[in-house]
Amino acid sequence: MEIRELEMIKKGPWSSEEDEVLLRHVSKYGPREWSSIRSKGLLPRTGKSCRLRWVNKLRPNLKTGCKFTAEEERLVIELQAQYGNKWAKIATYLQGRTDNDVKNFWSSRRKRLERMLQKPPASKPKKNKGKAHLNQVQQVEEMVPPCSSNQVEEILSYATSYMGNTLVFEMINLQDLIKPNYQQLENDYLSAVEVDATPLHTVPSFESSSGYNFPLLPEPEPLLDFPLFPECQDLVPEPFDPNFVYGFEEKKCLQCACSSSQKLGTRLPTFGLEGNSQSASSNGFFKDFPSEIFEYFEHIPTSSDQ
DNA sequence: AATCGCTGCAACCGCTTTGTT
DNA sequence: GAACAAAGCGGTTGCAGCGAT
Repeated sequence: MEIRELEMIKKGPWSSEEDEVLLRHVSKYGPREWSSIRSKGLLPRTGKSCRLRWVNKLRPNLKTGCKFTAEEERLVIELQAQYGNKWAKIATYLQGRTDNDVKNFWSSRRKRLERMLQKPPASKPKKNKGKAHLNQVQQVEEMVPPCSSNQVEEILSYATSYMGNTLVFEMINLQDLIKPNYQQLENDYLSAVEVDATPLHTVPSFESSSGYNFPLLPEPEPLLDFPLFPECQDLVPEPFDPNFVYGFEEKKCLQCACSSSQKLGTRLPTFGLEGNSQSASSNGFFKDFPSEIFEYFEHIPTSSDQ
């Protein structure tokens, strides 16, 4: 008998007829009693499967089939930094998005980063041999030394704690756009926050287990000291543009008169100099990262290059 | 035209939490 | 308070679509 019941359970894609049955059940009883759908013989699906279908596809006001906006992306990044992989919680901040949506978005970004940091296997034939027009990412892949998965994990963890998820993922997005001029960006940032120039070489460093030499940094400032309210989503910095650093400037919240920097920590590095106005190192904002990350982008000329 | 690799997405699985008896 | 069922959650997998080769 139990075997027969198991055999009757259907898996796989849902048909429109099944969706109709499920919708009828929900309109009659509400989004609950999922198990009764099978026990009543309405559908050969588990209650679990029914609930998932409803939550992810049939629920009203879902944003199905439309990509995450820049604001949504930034919000996910900030909230993930605060809550970790609590996708259901994060999804509550994004109208029309499910935990599955958020989870899929995050894992795709993560994969993209891993791909950027890992060289293709040696056995893989060179696709672009003899082609003069390698795109920028392919050119970079040629230059970047191979990383182990541990190293990828380490770099990702380090980079996000160093400068925040927002900036790391912003940079990942850049590979699809134009190479930014980081010297210009850095100058823009410095002028925006009136930073004192303190040589980064004064920052102590450590060698990681996988051989990277990371600057030793203070504990990152906490993100989001209190819950971010959906009505404050407009405070999220603008989508990337060459002057993106201005996205970190303070904005006033119309709802509660607090500032955006209070609501959304940007975790720009301060090198432990936060007590000294808004100091950060002009020389070191980018250059002391593991070079594997930054070789995807335009090299920043330094005084030693000249 | 065929193949390959990447991407996004839907759905499943196993574990945990919550509610009920 | 224990036992059980239902619901919820996060990780993972499989697949279709698409662009590049």
